[in-house]
Amino acid sequence: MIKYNLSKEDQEFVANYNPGDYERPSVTTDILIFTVDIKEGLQLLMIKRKNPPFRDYWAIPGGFVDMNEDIDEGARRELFEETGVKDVHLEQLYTFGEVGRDPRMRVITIAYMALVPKALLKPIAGDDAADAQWMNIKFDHDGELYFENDHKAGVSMIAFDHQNIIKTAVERLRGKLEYTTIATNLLNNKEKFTIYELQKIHEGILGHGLNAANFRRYFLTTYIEKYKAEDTGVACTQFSKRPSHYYKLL
Amino acid sequence: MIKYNLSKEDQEFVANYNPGDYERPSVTTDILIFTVDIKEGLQLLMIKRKNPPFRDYWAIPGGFVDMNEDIDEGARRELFEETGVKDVHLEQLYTFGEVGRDPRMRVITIAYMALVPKALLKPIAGDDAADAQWMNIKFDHDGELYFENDHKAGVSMIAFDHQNIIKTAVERLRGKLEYTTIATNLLNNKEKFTIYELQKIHEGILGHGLNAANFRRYFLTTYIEKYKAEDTGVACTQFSKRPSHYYKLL
DNA sequence: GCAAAAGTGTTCTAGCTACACCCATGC
DNA sequence: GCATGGGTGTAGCTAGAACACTTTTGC
Repeated sequence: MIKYNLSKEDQEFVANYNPGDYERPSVTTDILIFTVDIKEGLQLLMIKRKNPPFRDYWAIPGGFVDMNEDIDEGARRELFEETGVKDVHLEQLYTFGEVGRDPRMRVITIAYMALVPKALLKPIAGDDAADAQWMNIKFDHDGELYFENDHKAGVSMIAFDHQNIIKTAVERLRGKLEYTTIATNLLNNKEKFTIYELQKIHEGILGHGLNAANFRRYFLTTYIEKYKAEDTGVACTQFSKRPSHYYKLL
Repeated sequence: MIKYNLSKEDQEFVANYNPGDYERPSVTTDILIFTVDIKEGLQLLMIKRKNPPFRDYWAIPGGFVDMNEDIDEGARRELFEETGVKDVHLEQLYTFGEVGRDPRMRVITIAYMALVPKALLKPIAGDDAADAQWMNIKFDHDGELYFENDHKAGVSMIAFDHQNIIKTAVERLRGKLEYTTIATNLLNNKEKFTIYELQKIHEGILGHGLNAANFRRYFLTTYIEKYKAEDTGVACTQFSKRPSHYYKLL
């Protein structure tokens, strides 16, 4: 919410302002809720549509912008409604506003991207009746992405232009891996994590494996020196037989 | 414009769809029209508001989204109306949708960024009565940006939240300099330009000078090897006494 | 012993930075 | 001669990729 110190003239003008009744587009915020499962890789929360259009297709959750809330707030509310989590990384992705992208009416969609640590999420009931599912995002040999859900192998049908939105999001995510510490937002515990876990998050987002020796050095320079991560000295045997160290972010 | 191959069910559903009459926000596209003047550096086209609110403040040009045009199209139309140019670089920047950012009513603004070569632009009449002006974007010693127009020194007053939008745009522009060839969109002639010109464009965007020897090598590797620029062999004496070479992009 | 992650060392390359220096030209 | 941009050479630093190797543990 923005408040200006308006001049007298402006205050008066605004008080008497008549917005007119021209036609306006509908505006929605859609949230791409990503997580990385250490085994499964990158996952996206999608919803199976129960009504036309695109009945039984998978779609990104979203909802209309409320007139009295900031779009960022709306996105956060949407995220909370879907997952019950609040304090996670959320950023605006891109705005999609082509005519005809919703066959019902003119809709402009402001897409947001949320990064939710796997452990914060309550599992979704595994039956086909559930409308919300974690979709595995996979990449073929050309780097093209496709979708799998746990129950049916093969490509799932994506509603509207959401395939395109997802591609945009994955590209952004991969891009930001290189020059930010965005991946840390997917750590289950920022106060207690191993290099191995962070590597798996990177690998999940990139869609391919990384050299452990080099990733280790990358972590030590980039995170420790630049972003002040710290070795806690505490041993971890969760992922290997030989104990490793837990690190924490400051 | 997107067209789907809808199922029979969907076609029928859409034909009978009633959108309801809930309240919708106004949506505008604003265009940040950047150019780089080889002498002045980075410039932005701004408009002096003639009416309240923020009368006499400077604002980014923009307009309402037409119900029958894509938002990208709308932005391009807006750009054409302001400058008369069409085939220039235009990309979506970010969407601003805080409550209260326009004191009159709820407005969601999709900001676009256009890069227009200086030579394509017809000069704006230099008198104070003109409502459109090229604002010089300058940077103080802390890297903070401020605005100058040709006539009045010092900081100009910026309407709405447009100061914030401009900052976002300049950051994006600088970021993209590093990993794209976005700067070439500001060349007056992509078929005939010198390294010096391109350097001046980079410097204008960055707000500081660059080492000519290093920029030269950067150009030769990045542009020639990766993006297939080519030495035309033609001599240029526009910028220096000693002739340099014109290059062209392929 | 085997497997698998943890961790160290080395080498090669590519890119950027700083800086020194010469060249060609107009004035 | 001098100023200015054009252009070359070089040395140092850093990050990344590839790869070989040892270590520590559970099984």
